Amino acid sequence: MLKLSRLTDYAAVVMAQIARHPNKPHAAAELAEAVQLPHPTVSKTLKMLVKADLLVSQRGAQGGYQLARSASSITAADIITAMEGPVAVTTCSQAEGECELASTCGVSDNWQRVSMAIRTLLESVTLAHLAATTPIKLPVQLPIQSISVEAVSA
Amino acid sequence: MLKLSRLTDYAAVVMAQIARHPNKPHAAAELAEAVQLPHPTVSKTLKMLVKADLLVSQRGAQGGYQLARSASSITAADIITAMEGPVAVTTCSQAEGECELASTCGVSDNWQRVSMAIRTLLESVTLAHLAATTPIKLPVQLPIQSISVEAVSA
DNA sequence: TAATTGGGTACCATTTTAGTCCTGTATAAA
DNA sequence: TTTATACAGGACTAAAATGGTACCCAATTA
Repeated sequence: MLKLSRLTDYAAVVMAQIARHPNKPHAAAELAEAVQLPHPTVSKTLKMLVKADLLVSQRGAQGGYQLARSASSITAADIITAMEGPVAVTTCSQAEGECELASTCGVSDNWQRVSMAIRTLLESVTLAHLAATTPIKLPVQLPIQSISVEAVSA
Repeated sequence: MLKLSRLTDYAAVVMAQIARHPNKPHAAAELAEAVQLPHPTVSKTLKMLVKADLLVSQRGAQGGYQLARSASSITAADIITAMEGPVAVTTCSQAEGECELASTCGVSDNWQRVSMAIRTLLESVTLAHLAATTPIKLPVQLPIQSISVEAVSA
């Protein structure tokens, strides 16, 4: 599935909600109501987003959460990283040299490249895109430049 | 992390190993030895790949597993789908209309587009690419076409 | 017919994830 | 200054997914 965790999903929804009404702090309770999710869970999500510097918080009455910067400078990759850590398809594409099977593996280099391409893609999608009702237009993939595969199929 | 499951990772490694020595059946035990993973686990992985029609198997003495088709016509997306089901970033981007929060969500459409873009990317990476020692060259991402985000930041 | 090799299933241990709760602290308004 | 509001941090529990193993059956070939 290559799926995002549920909390990451919530984070995106909540961030989008805030992005649609900037310049005003949003209390956790208000956001929970708006997106129809349990308050404690939304609260936990918000705390993680603050820790990752995607939101800023204001305590006390009339306090709440606001975007730390503009919606167009926050990316999907930022949100995913905040909730789940660095975007990496395989464990070995996250931390180099920590896989003792590297010698017999033979695919790690290429998985790293795939990871990087996905990361680039996710960095090109901003919160502004996600929050917009207008569908985003993602780039059509260019075909992979052909490489020598003769050594493989021979 | 957006990580693949460990079994998917194994599947890629095993598939690559077979791809490097086609035209000859590979017994599970032999593959397990080659990639340095426990036999039962490799065996389980192989069975799943057969079920997904990526490998064909031959029982009996001198039997084993071979690619069901050429390495260049098997994609990373195929392998991931075989092990984890359809590539989808969110649950709602997999099956339409099964999320009761859709009305308050507001980002599902755009996640679906992101999912699709990742799927396209993974479909452009073949087993031949993964198995090759030559690094694959993934396309440079084109910048996203600008869309109206005024409605968001206003 | 015996040895080899995959097929299917069920099971268990572990890890990860999700969700909740509690106590503390900062802020603003009355 | 007091009080209500709202975030901060961490501990804890329940549930689910994952990974790994074992067992017995079926097919094939020498």
